[in-house]
Amino acid sequence: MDTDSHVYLPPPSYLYIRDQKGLREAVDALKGHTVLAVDTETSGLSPHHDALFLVQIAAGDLAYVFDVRSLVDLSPLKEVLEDSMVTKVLQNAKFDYKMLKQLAGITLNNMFCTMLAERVLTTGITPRPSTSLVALVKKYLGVTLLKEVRASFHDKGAYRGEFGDAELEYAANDALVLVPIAESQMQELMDVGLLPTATLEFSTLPVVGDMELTGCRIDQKMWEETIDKIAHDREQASVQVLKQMANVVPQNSLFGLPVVNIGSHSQVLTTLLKMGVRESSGEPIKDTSEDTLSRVAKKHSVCETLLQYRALDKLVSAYGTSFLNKVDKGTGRLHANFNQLRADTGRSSSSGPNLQQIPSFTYPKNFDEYVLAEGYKARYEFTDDEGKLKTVTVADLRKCFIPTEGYKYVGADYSQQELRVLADASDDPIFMKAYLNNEDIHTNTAAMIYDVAVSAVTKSQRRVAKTLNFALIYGAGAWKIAQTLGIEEDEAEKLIAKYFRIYSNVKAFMAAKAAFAIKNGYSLTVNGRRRYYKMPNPTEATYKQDVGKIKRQAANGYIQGSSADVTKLALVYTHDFIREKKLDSKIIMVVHDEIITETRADQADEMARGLEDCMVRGFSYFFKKVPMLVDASISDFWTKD
DNA sequence: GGGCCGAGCCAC
DNA sequence: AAACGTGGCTCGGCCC
Repeated sequence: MDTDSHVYLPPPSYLYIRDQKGLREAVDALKGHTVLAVDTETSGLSPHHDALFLVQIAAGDLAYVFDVRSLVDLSPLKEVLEDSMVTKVLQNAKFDYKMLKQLAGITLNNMFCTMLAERVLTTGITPRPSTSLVALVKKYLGVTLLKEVRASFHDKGAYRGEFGDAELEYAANDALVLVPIAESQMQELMDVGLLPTATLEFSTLPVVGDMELTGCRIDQKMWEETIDKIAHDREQASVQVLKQMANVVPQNSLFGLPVVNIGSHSQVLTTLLKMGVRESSGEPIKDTSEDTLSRVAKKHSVCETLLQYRALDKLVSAYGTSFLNKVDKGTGRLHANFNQLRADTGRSSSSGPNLQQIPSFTYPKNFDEYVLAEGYKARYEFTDDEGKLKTVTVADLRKCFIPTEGYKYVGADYSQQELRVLADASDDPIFMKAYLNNEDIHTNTAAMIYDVAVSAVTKSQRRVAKTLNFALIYGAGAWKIAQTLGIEEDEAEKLIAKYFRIYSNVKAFMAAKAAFAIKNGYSLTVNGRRRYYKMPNPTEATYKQDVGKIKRQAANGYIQGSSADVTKLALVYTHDFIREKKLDSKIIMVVHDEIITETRADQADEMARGLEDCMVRGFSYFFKKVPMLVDASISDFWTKD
């Protein structure tokens, strides 16, 4: 039995505009409206390779469907679409923003994105509610958009013929439904205090759109050479691993190497167990994770080699051919996606490829300990612990990200963004004093934990303090701290106790955030951003774990989420700065606490000062007590500092 | 052969 | 008894 009764949208009122005269009249009719819905229909998803077919603009109950293919000059549309007094309502506004900017030279402003608004309203709800137009129409208007007709429209590919009535009607409806949805969302946003969050997201939207349009340039030759070298070393590591396994597994007669897939965790585990790999306790190992293998690597050298292989394999598989294939053939640049509100904390994410996870280490990982890197890659000689002379390949993929000739990367990251957020928000006098006096926070922490003078803090004491500072904002317990530092659990317990005796306000702050979330079912950031939690059932066996997890998420959520608020505001300030100063500069990347621009060389200094100022202001807007440090760098490639 | 998922590992 | 937050990508292994 079909219990799903649908109410469908009535046929829309719309005007199909195919000539300049019609366009002129339509624009004049649209003037005076303070809210317009906007949608586009295109031949595909790429602003660099696909075509714009239709632009739909709805005012009240009437939609105008502009057939871009038969309009020579779209500039009259700017009179309404670029008018900052007019609110433009769009679903997934970033898409239309990019298409209109790239293919029609129209730069939308003052946007209300129904998709982002929905995400803001429902962050954390499980399962994650759909933010598709179909879902929103159903939720807010109680009616069903016919997917089939919409799909037929979008499946036209490089369609150049006439659009049928059904297609035009649905194109019109896609715009007509938006304002009523936005009005409902607006009411909800105001009711729950989420308007500042939505506003910040809407302001960030064109920044992210421009970033995606711009993309970034890769030195492909350098990249390939780097990967080739790593692949060569990977093969050597793989042969070495297989040789070490040769005694316990069947061998391939031709090469005398074992028949085991080194990439298969289950096969590797089985093999290692056959080889007698044990924990120091004598227990057989349970998995082949990095943690496990590094624990037993001293005793079982095959594990050491395997770890080397893994690191190399990760680099080759994730950053080899598949990565370079993502460079756009037309623009010659890498146009990654940035999802500005993917994480439930409010953080952005990146995909296709993920530019927020490009390795930041030189290969081999401990290279910095031996040589100060000079150039992007080379073979270097060094002396190992036993005094033997060895050669290593040095690779740094970030250095393959390069600006166009005549341009520089001007980039900056926040100095300890999350810890400063914590210091300010917790009002912890000790924590804040360290930052106010511009002291090294980790050294300071170490001095107090070990009861020694700041000048007497050893490297290892500072390392412990640094671990504590970071681990505790994630809510790590004694067990995890002990694991990380390689110490006994009771010792870790003492360190944590001492830490929270010193930073007592931090402890109280974290506890308060946790308690708030358990009481209210959501946590908040400094900008009022919400993250909802599924409240655990007290009768469930996992109740205690679930509550513990929410407490950690809520405390961390404030810190991570507020940091995301800070970075987004900084992005908006920076975007505005570039526009106001009319600089030849583009924001090309954001990696949580880092912003990188590609700037014409002669303007790099001005951009650097401006970027620092924008980022500091982004932080200080929310956090007034603790000072922020931002030190911009100007360079010919993506640097770590 | 495609979809899904967990393991493992990259980033902050 | 559990045990550190947020993501995305690739792989093997499993399913249909």
